[in-house]
Amino acid sequence: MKIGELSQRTGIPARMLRYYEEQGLLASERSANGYRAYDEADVERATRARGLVQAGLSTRLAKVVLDVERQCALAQPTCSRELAEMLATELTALDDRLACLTKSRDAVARYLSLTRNGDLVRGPGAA
Amino acid sequence: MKIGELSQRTGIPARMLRYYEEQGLLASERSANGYRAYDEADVERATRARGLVQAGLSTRLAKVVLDVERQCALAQPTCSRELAEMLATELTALDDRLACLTKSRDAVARYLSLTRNGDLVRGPGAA
DNA sequence: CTAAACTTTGACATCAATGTCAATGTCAAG
DNA sequence: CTTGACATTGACATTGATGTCAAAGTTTAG
Repeated sequence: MKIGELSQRTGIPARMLRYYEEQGLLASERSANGYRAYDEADVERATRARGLVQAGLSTRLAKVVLDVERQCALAQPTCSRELAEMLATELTALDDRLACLTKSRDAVARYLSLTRNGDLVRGPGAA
Repeated sequence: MKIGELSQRTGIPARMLRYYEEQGLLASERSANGYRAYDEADVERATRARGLVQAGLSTRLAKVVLDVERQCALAQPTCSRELAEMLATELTALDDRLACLTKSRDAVARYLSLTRNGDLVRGPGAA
């Protein structure tokens, strides 16, 4: 599919898809005419890239994380101790973020319940 | 305590503490000399404000969330249906973020294990 | 008292993410 | 072939979070 369709299906502005590509978060083939060509899997890839950036990761870090995710699929991934230490640091940062967001998420859900608007809450997550 | 101490104890630049105050995320008393005066509880408040902002919430939204958290402590909080609907929307956005971050967190942890750097992983969260 | 360290406010700079526009090329429909 | 919708690149503007600096008052150590 072309960039316009991917944009519609993901809700991500085409401008951002190109930007993410420029930052190495998202790859794309090129058709003979120079148009970017995406496949089904790119819908999720783009969505994840966007999700990480919206979760406060810099595009630089998001790229590292996405690369790691891909590597996880490989049989025996390897990495330098240095990279491992960097990842370990980021891992605790991710845990901090998760703890913080979870707390707020629960507070918002509780608030909606307390204010008799619990019917608006239906997603996942603890009550 | 004064802003310098709060800054050191939270690791948040004084500049940001003032900024968060300006944006309504953090309140402060004023001593006779005009200096901001914080108490113990502000250490956590400031930390949470920063955490939310680093988790990708705008200061505008972070303020709303923090306000909601405080209201949760009240006996019978009330709110307009309109606000409730906005919060419900943000709630799903928070859940999306959580899902996205959790996925990456787990991928990074798994990667560290696979690369025989599992010893660097020690925080919370699923393996 | 004095100098160093801290605080206040306010202005200005920076950086990353994002929006917007322009000039140009491609493609599909009529 | 022509028109309209879509793509490409590149430039420029905006916005929010931060850094940095300056001028001026305050506090504290010596």
